[in-house]
Amino acid sequence: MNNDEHVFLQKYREEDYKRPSVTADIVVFTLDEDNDLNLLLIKRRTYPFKDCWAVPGGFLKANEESAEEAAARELREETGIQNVYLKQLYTFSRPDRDPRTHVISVAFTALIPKAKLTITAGDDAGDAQLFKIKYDINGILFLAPDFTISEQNLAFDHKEIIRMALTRIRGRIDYEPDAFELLRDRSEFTIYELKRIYESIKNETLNTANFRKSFQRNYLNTGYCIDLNRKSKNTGKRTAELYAVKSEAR
Amino acid sequence: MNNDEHVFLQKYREEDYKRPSVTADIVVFTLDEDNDLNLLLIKRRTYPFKDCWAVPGGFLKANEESAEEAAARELREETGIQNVYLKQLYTFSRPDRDPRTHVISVAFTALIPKAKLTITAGDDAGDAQLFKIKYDINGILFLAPDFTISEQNLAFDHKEIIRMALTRIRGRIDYEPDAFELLRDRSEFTIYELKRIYESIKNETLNTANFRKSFQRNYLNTGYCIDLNRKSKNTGKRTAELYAVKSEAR
DNA sequence: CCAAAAGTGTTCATAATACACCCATGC
DNA sequence: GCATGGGTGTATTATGAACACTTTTGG
Repeated sequence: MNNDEHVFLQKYREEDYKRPSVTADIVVFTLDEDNDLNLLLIKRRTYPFKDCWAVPGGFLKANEESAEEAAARELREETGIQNVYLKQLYTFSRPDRDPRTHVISVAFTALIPKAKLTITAGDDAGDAQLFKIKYDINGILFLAPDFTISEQNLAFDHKEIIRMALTRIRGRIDYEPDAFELLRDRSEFTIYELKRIYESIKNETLNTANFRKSFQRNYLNTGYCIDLNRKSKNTGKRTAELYAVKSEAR
Repeated sequence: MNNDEHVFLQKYREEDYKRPSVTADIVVFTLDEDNDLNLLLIKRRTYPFKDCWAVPGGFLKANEESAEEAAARELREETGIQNVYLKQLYTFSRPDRDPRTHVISVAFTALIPKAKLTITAGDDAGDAQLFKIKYDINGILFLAPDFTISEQNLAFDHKEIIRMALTRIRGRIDYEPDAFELLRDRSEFTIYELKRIYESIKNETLNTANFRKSFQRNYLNTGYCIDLNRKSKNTGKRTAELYAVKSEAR
């Protein structure tokens, strides 16, 4: 860095530029006991959209963290969830998407096995809860055991964020190994556990023989997964062959 | 909006939150006379990275415009390019990616036919110029008629932005109709013009018969393109059948 | 007439999809 | 013993890649 540049940086005043706020929001998916796809929502304790449900997220700390780091921190603070693999989804930046001021949201998607999801509501947010995703004439509904939320009633533009996340995950599932992230145990699973994940995300029933073949081609023959040459009892009626994801690299 | 919420919004002080700056940057690709893939770069007139080359872009005006609008405006102001289809690429947000302060970049990709590219350098930026993209042991080089830039010498993290844009466009070309955006005339083109676009992006020679068949399956039979039932002279040696993109919707 | 661009047909391996059927086990 | 979850084989069709070949046209 030469001297001119040094002088310039000294003079630079941050206030010269009107800045938007930036948040990181996270769309968290998991599978419940029924193998249905679930979404994690949080009830907002503060204005704006007080008492509305929203995806977890919060303001990025400028000069301290990236959007990825902010997303990981907010998820931890609001729900207690840690060590998850976040994928950037899209950045939503309409000036009127937040009534307070211009708030730009960098949205992320996380796929988390239910076992890893011990939700503990944090300070900022209120209740954190999982909802089944149901399609309806009027759009998407989010079902809790005791009540239902319409996507129309979500805070901000979170309806669009969730819709984009669902579209993205459906589009990727057939050619990216996303499904493995939802396995209860990546180091010991059966083909049918994996099949159920695909079925939940695609929302359709798959053919057993064909699923097995494509698993062999795409994940066994490529070395992404390995056959453990062990059988697991008690999953269903018959013992099932066990497999493991080999590369921990994602 | 109830009264409580109104009072809250009144009290909200923007200064309570330290904000990052936000820019929109645009990776513009085109094809030159040799049907080589070209990238548009701009020589910076100001610090930081004065006299370095960078992709066009600039600060988003908070409370006024979205990142998409900022990208379109900056592209127009810096290069004179208008009415292009911008696709969001990724958001880069490392706190140290700009020496001034935390500057988050929402990056976009634009594919523009050369005919539409009448570059007129604007106020903010210096020269705007097209570069051939060349792969080298040391990484990617950008070739102008009279000089060469290494990706190592680009401003900010634009090396990573460009690399991601190249990866993305290569990955999408086989299953998204991106190539049509680079056609000189979407309402009158030959299969071989289209083939050359694919070859430039994939950086390999394609088989004529196979390309023709996949064009028929994916774009003629689906109704995305129509056969104009006319022949065009003078493109090469023999007259060629003309086609048109039917839907203007993208 | 001949090189280069435009266009066609045939083959082969692989992939997706459908369907019929067998095995093991808990109740 | 039979329903259910686990597992296999085979046939059909679609796709991708390779290759050999013909037609047209400007110079």
